[in-house]
Amino acid sequence: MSKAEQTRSFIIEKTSPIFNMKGFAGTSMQDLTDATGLTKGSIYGNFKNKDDVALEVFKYNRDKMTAFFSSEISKKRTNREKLLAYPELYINFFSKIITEGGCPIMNTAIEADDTHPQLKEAARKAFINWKESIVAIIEAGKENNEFKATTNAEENALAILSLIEGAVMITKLTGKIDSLKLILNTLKKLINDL
Amino acid sequence: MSKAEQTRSFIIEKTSPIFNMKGFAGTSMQDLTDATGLTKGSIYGNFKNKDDVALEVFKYNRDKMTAFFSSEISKKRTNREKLLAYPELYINFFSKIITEGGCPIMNTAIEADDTHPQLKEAARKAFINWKESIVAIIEAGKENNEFKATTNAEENALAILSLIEGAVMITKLTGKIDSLKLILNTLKKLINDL
Amino acid sequence: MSKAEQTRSFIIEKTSPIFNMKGFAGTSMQDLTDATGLTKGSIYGNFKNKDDVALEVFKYNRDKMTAFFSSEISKKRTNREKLLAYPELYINFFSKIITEGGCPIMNTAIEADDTHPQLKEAARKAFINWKESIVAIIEAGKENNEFKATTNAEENALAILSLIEGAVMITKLTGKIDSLKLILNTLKKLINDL
Amino acid sequence: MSKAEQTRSFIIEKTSPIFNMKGFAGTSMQDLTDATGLTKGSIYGNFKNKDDVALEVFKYNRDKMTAFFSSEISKKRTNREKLLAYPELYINFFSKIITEGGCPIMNTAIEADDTHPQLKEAARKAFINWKESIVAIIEAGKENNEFKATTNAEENALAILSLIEGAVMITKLTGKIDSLKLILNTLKKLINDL
DNA sequence: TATGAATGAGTCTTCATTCAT
DNA sequence: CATGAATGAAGACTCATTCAT
Repeated sequence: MSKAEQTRSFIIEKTSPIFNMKGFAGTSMQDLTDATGLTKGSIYGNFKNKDDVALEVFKYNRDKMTAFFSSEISKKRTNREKLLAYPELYINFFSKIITEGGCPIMNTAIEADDTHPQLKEAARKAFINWKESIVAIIEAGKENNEFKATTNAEENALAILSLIEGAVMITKLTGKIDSLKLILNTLKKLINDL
Repeated sequence: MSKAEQTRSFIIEKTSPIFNMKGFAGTSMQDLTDATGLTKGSIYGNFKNKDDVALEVFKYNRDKMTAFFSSEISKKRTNREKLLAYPELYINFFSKIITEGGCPIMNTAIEADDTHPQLKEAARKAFINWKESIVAIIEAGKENNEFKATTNAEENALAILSLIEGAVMITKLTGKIDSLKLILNTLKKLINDL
Repeated sequence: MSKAEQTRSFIIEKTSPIFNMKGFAGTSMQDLTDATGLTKGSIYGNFKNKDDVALEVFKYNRDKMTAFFSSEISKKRTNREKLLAYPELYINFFSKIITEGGCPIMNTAIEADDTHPQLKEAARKAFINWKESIVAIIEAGKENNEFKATTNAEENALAILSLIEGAVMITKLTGKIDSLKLILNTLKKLINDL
Repeated sequence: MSKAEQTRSFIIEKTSPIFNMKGFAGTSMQDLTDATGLTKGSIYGNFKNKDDVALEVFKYNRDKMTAFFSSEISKKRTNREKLLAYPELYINFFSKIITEGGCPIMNTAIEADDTHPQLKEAARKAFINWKESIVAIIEAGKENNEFKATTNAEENALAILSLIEGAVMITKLTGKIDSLKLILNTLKKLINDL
């Protein structure tokens, strides 16, 4: 990894939680220099502009999430166990939700409207991919008779993601781990009913 | 209604969708003057500051939502029908979700973190009240044997809200009415299973 | 006194200490409405503008001072006693200097530069008149052999005023009554030496 | 001297007479950019805010005054000559008083009341130090029998400063060099009488 | 005459961005 | 590559003033 690549990575890692907490509009270049200890010039030497940093931060978060879930899910044998990995894992995210500001994909989705189409598009694609990965697991489960033949893969994938994202938002809002536990409990039942 | 009250209402109504679309940080006073045709001085004559406008806009949205759902739900006889009003009604919100920017409560919740504690607290309270109103319906349904005695009111209320909020977010992100329909379908099933 | 004259007087009396404490530039119309309980419209109904209020406040202070000193001085028989009235009286002004912000003539003089020539001119004239009144007392004292024939009236009048104004400023700055006492003591000696 | 230090000094020097003439409240950031030819951003890059500029300008004036008088006074042999340096030197300040707006210490003292406590405190300290330096000269003069043993150092130091500051104010107000000359003449006599 | 509401120029300050060094 | 310094547009907010009622 070249010096430049190292610096880019460094900036992305250090500023990721800030963008997630304050949002794009709420995060200033000053916030970024404060978080990294670097100068503005240095950040502009490594990124085209603030949008560019935000986009790379988004990709970084997306890739980290993807890698983490892929890895955890690949450890599971059955497709039901694969899906059940989500409620199992999310229960441990409580403190991260509170301190790092919720789900980066949804936060980006909600803020990045007409003003930042590139970011919104990235969030949209990331979400679609996530959903497709769940659809694929459900389809595989139907294929090998783990799940009912009547199960609608698309509908259930969306319901799973809805419960996950809803749980994260509600947890962030109420600050209570009980909310998270109860919603993930419903999610578990839904998966066990497939 | 005094002139001042009229102007306040006018400002709130006109700027409500802007705050909802762009967020608090992303909305400038200039946006507010553009939307209302009024001058900055006039807005500051009617509100203490930008926070104050945002807070009143939030209350306005919250009250409008509450009034609408209360009214619709009161038309239904059984508790199950009351809950089913949500999936029924939300299906008609598709275009509003797209043009007005999602759920005002959740949008506020997600953005208004440490920077705007008053707004966050208002969002938190609004959410809790909403949840409690659903808990009450479920409890009433258990009372008169509409719902199973084993139904956990808190858990199911949170699941219902999670699916609603998840549906709104996902719809906003994907822009597809099908996502909305499918998630609301899951919601319907969940309510029918109570 | 007509209603209008009453309101004008009311405004002048209530806002006088504010102008003296905060200065012309530092005093806002809002300060004036706060101090009077009146509306901006009302103040503008009685005065042409902020400059006009300031000018009338200045005249009010000047006339109050002039009337007070004239009255006190007229009670004294000899010219030396008349001059000694100043150190005698100023010693009682300590708390007023602190709470009402020093000498209105000098405060006006110092702030009202090129920006407010009318105010400055009023302050200049008030000062000249004050000085002339002291010159007149000294000349009268020379005439009737109370004071030395060699006494320079102009020089001593200026010295007397310099010590008075210096004392006020220094007292305002240090907040200590001892400064006031010591300087007025020097003033007493100077008068006794005439 | 770094670029930043150069710019800071440049800003301070260029804006010093403006603050002295117009006062803190009467001086706008626009005045500062006009006087320096720099942009607002540049001034804010070098100073925290307007208060900060004003404070540094005050310190600059105070230090310049202190350095000048220290240097001039150190050239004199006797303590009486040291004190007499003041009336000697002030006579040359006439045009500066007119064009640069009087004594920076007193101007600051008079305006910076409750609104700017930091500035007021700086002015108070500067004044006290000045007074103490004069007290020290008088005490030294008493020690070596230049001055009468009965001379009250504190009282005379205050009288000297009162005459100086009074002279400056009156000169600024009347615009006449004769006022200055006459008051400084009284000051000379007072010093010769010590 | 007094009021409430509006105006718009002006306030201080921060923003993202650029560029010579 | 990185830095420090500068830019100028835009930010939120306050000002003195006006005017219909």
